[in-house]
Amino acid sequence: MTQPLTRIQQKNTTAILEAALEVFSQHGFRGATLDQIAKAAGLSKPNLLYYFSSKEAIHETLLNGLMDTWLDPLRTLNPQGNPVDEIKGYVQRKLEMSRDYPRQSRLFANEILQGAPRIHDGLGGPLKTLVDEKATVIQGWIDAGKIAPLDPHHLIFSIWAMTQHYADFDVQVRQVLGVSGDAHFAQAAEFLDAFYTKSLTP
Amino acid sequence: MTQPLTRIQQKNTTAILEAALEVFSQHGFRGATLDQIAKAAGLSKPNLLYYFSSKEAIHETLLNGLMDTWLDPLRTLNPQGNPVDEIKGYVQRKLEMSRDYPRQSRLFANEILQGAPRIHDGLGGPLKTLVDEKATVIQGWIDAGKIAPLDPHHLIFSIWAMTQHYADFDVQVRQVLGVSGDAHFAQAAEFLDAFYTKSLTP
Amino acid sequence: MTQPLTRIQQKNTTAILEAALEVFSQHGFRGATLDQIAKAAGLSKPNLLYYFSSKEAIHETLLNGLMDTWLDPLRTLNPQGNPVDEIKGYVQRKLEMSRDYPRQSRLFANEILQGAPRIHDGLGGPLKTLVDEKATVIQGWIDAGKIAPLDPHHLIFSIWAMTQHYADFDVQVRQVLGVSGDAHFAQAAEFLDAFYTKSLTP
Amino acid sequence: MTQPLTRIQQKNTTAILEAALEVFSQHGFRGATLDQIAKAAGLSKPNLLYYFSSKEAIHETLLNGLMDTWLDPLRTLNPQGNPVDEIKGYVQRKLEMSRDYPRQSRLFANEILQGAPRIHDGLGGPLKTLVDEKATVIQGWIDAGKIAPLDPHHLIFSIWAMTQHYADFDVQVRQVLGVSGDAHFAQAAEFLDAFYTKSLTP
DNA sequence: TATGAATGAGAATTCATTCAT
DNA sequence: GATGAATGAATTCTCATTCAT
Repeated sequence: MTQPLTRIQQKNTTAILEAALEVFSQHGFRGATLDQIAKAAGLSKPNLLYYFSSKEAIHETLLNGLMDTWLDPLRTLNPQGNPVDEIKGYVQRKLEMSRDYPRQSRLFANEILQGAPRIHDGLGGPLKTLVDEKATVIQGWIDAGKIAPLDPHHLIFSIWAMTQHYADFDVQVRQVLGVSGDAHFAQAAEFLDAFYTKSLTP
Repeated sequence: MTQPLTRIQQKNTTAILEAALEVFSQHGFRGATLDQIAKAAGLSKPNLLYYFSSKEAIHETLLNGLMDTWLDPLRTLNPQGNPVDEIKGYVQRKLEMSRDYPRQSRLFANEILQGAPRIHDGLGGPLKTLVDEKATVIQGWIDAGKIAPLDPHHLIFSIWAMTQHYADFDVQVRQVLGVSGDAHFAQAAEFLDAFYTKSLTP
Repeated sequence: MTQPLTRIQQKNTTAILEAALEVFSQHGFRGATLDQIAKAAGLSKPNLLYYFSSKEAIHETLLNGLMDTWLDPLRTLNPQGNPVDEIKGYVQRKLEMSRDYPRQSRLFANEILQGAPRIHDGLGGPLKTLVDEKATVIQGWIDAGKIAPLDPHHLIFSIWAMTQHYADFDVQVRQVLGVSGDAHFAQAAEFLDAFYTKSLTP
Repeated sequence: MTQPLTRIQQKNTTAILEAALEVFSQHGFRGATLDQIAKAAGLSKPNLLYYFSSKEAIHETLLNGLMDTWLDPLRTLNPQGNPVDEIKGYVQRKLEMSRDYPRQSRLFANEILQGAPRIHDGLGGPLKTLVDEKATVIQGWIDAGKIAPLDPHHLIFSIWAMTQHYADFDVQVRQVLGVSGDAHFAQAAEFLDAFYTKSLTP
């Protein structure tokens, strides 16, 4: 029986996950140390391990919690909606996530980059299932002549790639554009809107 | 005065860099160990450090050597060529690099993801210069009505994002598509061609 | 002034000692952890330390309580009884203890093996006194020609060694005999009876 | 291909095993620390791990090396020899081992006491085989009326128990006898000789 | 009494790097 | 050039014990 978390447990667990997100997303799993996380969470190292049994466990908790949230925007793609608008809406939601939750994006990217040793199965299972389902929807739209004929799977990849790029390659984007705030996200939004409008309209 | 490298030096240096590319690209800088690299290179650890003064030095050499090669495709974008074809050609060349040199792509992605601590300046300098220059070319094409009006910088980002995605997120792509060879790269090529044809044609 | 123990104190103290016996006898002092003991006793770790001030204290209590019980069979050696029967009776009682209280035997063996750091003095004091006393009795029997002339001290050692062997080396005995229950104790009893009958009878 | 050990390797490996024997036999596996072993071997802790991959590996090497030596005396039991002399010879050889190699005896005892987690299989295999073989020999002697009828397996156990007792329970023996040198081993030898002479002679 | 929370002092192991030959 | 040997500085994790309630 899982006990309900006490106030303190709640607070510390949250602090640890927040700290871990910060550290793991920046240094990767191996690059992160419990010292860094403990410091960022304002706890002692052993106290950290009182809440999570190992470094690995923290990472895993983070990744598990992430997967769902990460796929939410795709889930909301509505088969009954206006096809072009639906897709463009998805693009914008994903872009907002890159702007608002860049660390989550990088945590995920780090994991995939290293071969997804810890979530490999999840990719082939739940993720594939969801993507296949939505790809079928898109294919339906194509067959109905409502959007241009583009491979649905690769279309989805393109959305992931382009939106997550603004989180994962943030430093590069900023250096090349020579900007520092979040203003360029508006440009990106405009660009992507125009881009997908043009390429999807039959 | 730098001595010319002997045959054996040449051979070992190459072996080390090849091994380091393999290891760094898979595990990241911190995740990689000299032991792994030495083993992959067929050398002893001390011998490795005879050729490169430190782990850091190997990594740096790798990144430096990479930057140039990595930008070559963009450099060949020809202001005098047919705009749509030039851009589509660039896309294909980049995609081929993702297929043929995925480890280089991942090495680079790892570095950027972690905030580019080792090549930060390079991004704002040579890279920005080149991108700005090519963005101007593209803007010229837009102003001349030869391609659709899309923000040139973000257009370039889109190309990087979409093509490198096939290298950096390789595991995910394969799991979602349920494939194992390189066949999906042909699909990607076709998708990207259609995608950019549609969005760029005025 | 020591308060009489309440019902609950009595119960918990007993549970702790029982749990500690289980754990210490199997893993030794260093190998045992308070976590294991607490879990086995069904108490929380701090609560454990409410009853015993330290890990050491539990161990000590256990050893002290053991010493007395352990020597009881020897104490009952009756100078007025039939010599051979007395000794054989002692052997059987010790063997029964090995069968019925193997954990106690192992706890003791662990302690002695490691140099008896915690009961060293007890060995030279009360134990030596008792053994010397009984050795005198045996020597009396020998001098009276009632049993064969065998060094009394070593005779006692032999009894300890042979009977405790069935508890302390239990795993080995079982593996060699290829048995699992307690049936071999009957064989051992028979063997020892024959063995001592033969060697003691003048 | 196993390389032949260099002089230094030979020296350090030996020093480590000697140190480990000292420490493990006194404190048991869990109670021993690499620090203690390293100090006793005159090496740094990491250097220790340069020769053996883990604490466990040192322990295992020690136990494996021990098993053979430990059973040698039993192997030399000669079916063609004089039965009583053969057994008494075996007893004396075992007793000498307890005197000369008490640490090995205690290392072994520690392992068995804790359930033989690391050599469990060895007990049921090679050991059982050898014991069964020798038990058959002894049974043959009994059937031929050359020695008294005593269960051969338990007879062997008795020899192990009694001789090893002088190594494993050394502290206790010394405290009870009030001795410090090795003089009491002569008494033990005499006692055991008389003891087995009496009990074995038909 | 009882327990959730916290921690300092280890303990094993890893790893980049240096040393000696 | 090459490598066996060695190590200091981490790094993860354990554990007896204490604190606060």
